[in-house]
Order: sequence, then structure tokens, then C-alpha cells
Amino acid sequence: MSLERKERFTANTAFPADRQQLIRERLVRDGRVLAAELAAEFGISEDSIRRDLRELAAAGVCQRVYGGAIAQAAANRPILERSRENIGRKQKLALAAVRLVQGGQLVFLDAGTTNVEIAKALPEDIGLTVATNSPAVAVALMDRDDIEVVLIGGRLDHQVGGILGGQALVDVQRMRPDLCFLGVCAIDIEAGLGAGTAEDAAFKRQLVASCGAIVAVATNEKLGTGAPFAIADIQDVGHLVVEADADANQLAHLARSGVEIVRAS
Amino acid sequence: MSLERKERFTANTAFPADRQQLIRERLVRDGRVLAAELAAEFGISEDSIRRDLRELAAAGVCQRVYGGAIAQAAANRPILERSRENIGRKQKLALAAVRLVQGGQLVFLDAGTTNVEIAKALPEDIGLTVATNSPAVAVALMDRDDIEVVLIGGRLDHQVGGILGGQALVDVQRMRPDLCFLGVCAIDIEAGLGAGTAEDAAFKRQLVASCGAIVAVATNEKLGTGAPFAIADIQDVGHLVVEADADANQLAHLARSGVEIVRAS
DNA sequence: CATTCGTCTGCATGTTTGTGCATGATTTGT
DNA sequence: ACAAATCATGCACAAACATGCAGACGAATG
Repeated sequence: MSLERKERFTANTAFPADRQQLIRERLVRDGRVLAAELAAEFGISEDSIRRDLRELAAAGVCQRVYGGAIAQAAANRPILERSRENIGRKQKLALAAVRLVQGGQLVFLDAGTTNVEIAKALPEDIGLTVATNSPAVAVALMDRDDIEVVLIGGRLDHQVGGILGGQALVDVQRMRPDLCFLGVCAIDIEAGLGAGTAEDAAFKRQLVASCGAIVAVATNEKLGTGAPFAIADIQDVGHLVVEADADANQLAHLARSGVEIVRAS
Repeated sequence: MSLERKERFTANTAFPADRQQLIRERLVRDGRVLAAELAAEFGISEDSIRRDLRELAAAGVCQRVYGGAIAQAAANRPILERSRENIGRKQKLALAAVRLVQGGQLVFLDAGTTNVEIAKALPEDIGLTVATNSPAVAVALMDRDDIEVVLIGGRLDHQVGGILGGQALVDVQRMRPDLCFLGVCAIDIEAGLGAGTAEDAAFKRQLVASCGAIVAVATNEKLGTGAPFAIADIQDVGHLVVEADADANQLAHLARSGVEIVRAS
């Protein structure tokens, strides 16, 4: 008896910690595990497996069920949902927008929810540098080893969700991004691009001045509307990314200003 | 006996330092080591191997497990993987930590998952300014109208999850926060505070120099362990926030250095 | 050369941890 | 509702553990 146990124990190269790690991996892969199955695989009794599962459940990794355990859906679900259907309008816009980006470039992502989606939509291993004044963009790119992130410093504007102010202006002045995704609040053929606050508009004006190419990404409700503070003329915009069902009439007017229209699918 | 031992000792090229280096390489290669296996290989007793492993664990190289040790990936793992672990414990720590904050202060929140929890735990309408090099902290405070947020600019370190580098150092130099919550990777009575990378340590050193009062918040696994790069001595820390079940012996040693211990509930 | 000190080692001691098994309690499927 | 499967709990045991101790050795000191 004791011999059997000793034999198993020493022959088995797996520490409890390793074993639990393997169970974790299996949980994310399959979503569920069976106690009996694991016991057979590791060559130990189901009791020990149950102990492991109990600990993992206590750590919040999985949830115990009769016969085994299922993965705690919280961390997994969003990734799956994201890759599958349910792609929002802004995500479709983002997918169209990122096609304008090339590896090796210095790209500026302005503050805004759309630009956060663009950050998330950047292709794997594209290898570029992203400058931004948006903490949310930085967080979205935190786990991307192929993307160097440079954050503009300064006072955070809660309304805009980005860094604004004098120091930010100076910092942007010192860099020459190849491409800039401008977070516009309004875009109109006559009024041009507009923002909701004076400080935001001032920052975006500096962006337009500093960046080699400007891309505006606009959902339908932003087309043909004005905003209190002007940023730039339509002529300053290189590309305008719009939704698939954007108003054709508006687009025709805009295209006449020389801006290249990109339609999302 | 003595002859045997001497023979072994000289025959094996293993001074403790050499031996530990070999164990390090083994850890990198295999990710784990078995105490009995190493003892057989080096021709010494398991006791000495265990001593080595204990030292390596204290240095943060590996994590001791029953039967041997596994490579310590935790400190070097990207921050997003760490973020969901131990949330409950860190929230309790955060609740204790925010009691050190007073309205109207300029508080610096260093990068780290614990400090994100501290940001979330700041009382409603406390009314203060938070400076940070962590985009995640900034995002957590985005909807807090009573808190002014100042973000340090510069290159984002994906491992640390915060802005590091020369410009960040200069920016911190220019401000005088009343209070700083330092994201320490390791804290030990002799080695002091430690970080996992040189750049991170340099930034934290500047924080210690610039800030009026330093608060270190440490989960249990960080107590009594060392890290490759030193930040500061224990004496530089004003308050140390620890978990309710932190090792009393360690705390007694730490308290003797003059640091004020705050226990979470 | 003798001695003193610090380090490293192995051993003895008692403690902790991981494991399997027995025993009821609980849950599931039919 | 009943049998089978699964589970939680307590127990026993061996492996692995921390700790204190003493001997051996090298280096520094007189």
C-alpha cells in the first residue's frame, strides 16, 4: 500500500500547484472539467482532484458542479462575444478604419469611444507605435506587446475622457505622427469639424497641425451636424470613415471637398 | 565522514552560488524543479537544496511548493493577467488604505492592480487631486467629478502597466504630492522595497524622493520577499498597509524600523 | 603558526502538507 | 421514489518541511 502510494507520488512529476495550473488551462480551453477524467489523467485519486477544484472554486476560477467544475464565465465570456457576432456599429467602423494603418507607423489615437474600438481592432502583430491622450486607449493596448504606447501627460478632462491642456499641446507639438484618428464630435460640409468644448477643440487643432494625415471616423449622427467650437476644415481631413448606411447625399457633398470616403461594411 | 564530505565538496564544482545559478537556469528551462532530483544531481542533501530554494524564493526567483519549486512568473507576467486575481483581498486592502487620504491633498497613485482598487475605493466627494502614471487608475477615476486627475506622460511599460522613462521622472520631479501609494513588488526588512525591473525601480525611487509621505500596500506574498532592483529602505516608508492575516513575526520586525503598520480588516 | 570568525554542510527533532481511504450525507437520473 | 454516483468530512500515514545544532572548512587576524 504505502509502496504503491510512494511510487505514484514520486513518479508523478506534478506538484499540486502545477496540477491546478493544468486544470485552469483545461478550464479555459473546454469550459468544464470532469473530476473522474482528471483523476485518471493525473493518476491520482478523485479526492485530491476534488480538493483542487474546491481551492480553485474558492479562488473564483471555477464553479463546482456535480461531477466536476465549470469555468467562471466572467473573464472568458467577453472575449468570445467580441470575436463572434454582436459587433456594434463602432466596431464595424473600427474594422474599416484600421485598414488605413500600416506597420511601423506612429499613429495618434485621440480620445473617444470610437478610438478605443479602433485600438482594440488593430491587427495582431502589426508592430507600430501608438500615441494617445486617452487613458482608455492605453488600457486597451496594455496587453499588446507588438505596440509601443506613448501617453500624453497632463490634466484629465472627465467630459472628454482624455488629457487636455497646455502641456498636452506642447507634447503633441513635439511629435510628428504619420496618421491621426481624430475623435470628432460633429462634421459638416460648411462648419467643418467641431468639438464640444474649447479646450478639446484647441487640442484637436494642434493634432491637425502636427499629424501627417488625418482620419475622421464618424457615426451617422455626427454627419451634417455642427458643434460649438471649430477644429478644422473638411479639406484638412484625408480620410473619412463612415458607416455602411451613411447618407449618400451628405457623402457626395463631402467628397467634393477632396476628402476620401471609406465605407464600413 | 568528514573526508567523504570534503571529497564531494571539492569534486563537485558547486559552491552555493554556482549551484543556485544552475538551479536558476533549470527553472528558466523547465519552469520547475524537484528538490530530491536536484539533491541527487548535485550529490548533496535535500536540506541544502531546500536552503537554496528558500533563498531563491526570497529573492523572488521562484515560488516554493511542496516537493520543490516553480519558476516565479508572477512578477513578470503582464499586468492584465494579474488584474483579476485576488481582487477580494486587494479591495479589503484598499479600504484600509484610503483612510490615510484626506480631502484637498495631492495624492500620487503608482501603477499596480492594488492601486487601481485604491482609486476605486476613494470615498465619494472626497475632493482631491490624484496624479498617476497608470492609465488604468485614470480610467477608474474618469467618472469622478470630485477628483482632478493628472496623468504622467511618456512610454507605457506593458509589464508594469504604467508610464516609465526619463520624461516621467522629470515630470514627477516637478510635483510635490502630499501622499504617495507605492506599488511595491517586494518588501523585506533587510532588502527594503524592491521592484522587478530597473526602470520601474528608478521611477519609484523618484517617487520616494518627491513625495511627502510614502504608503506601501502589500499583499501577504510580497512580505518578506526580495526583488532584483532596490527602491528604498523600510525607513523611507511612512505607512505599511497589510492584510488582516499578515505574518505577525514579519510585521514585528518591520515595525521596529519605524514604519507604521495598518492592518486591513 | 595558532586562533577566531563566518559559512556551509549534514543530521536529529518535531511540524506541516498532501494523499488515499472509510464513512455517512447529498445529489442526480430514471 | 430509489439506486447509483458524487460529495464532504475525519482519519492515518508518509513524504517533505523548518529549525536548531555541531562539525568541517576557508579566510582573516593576531
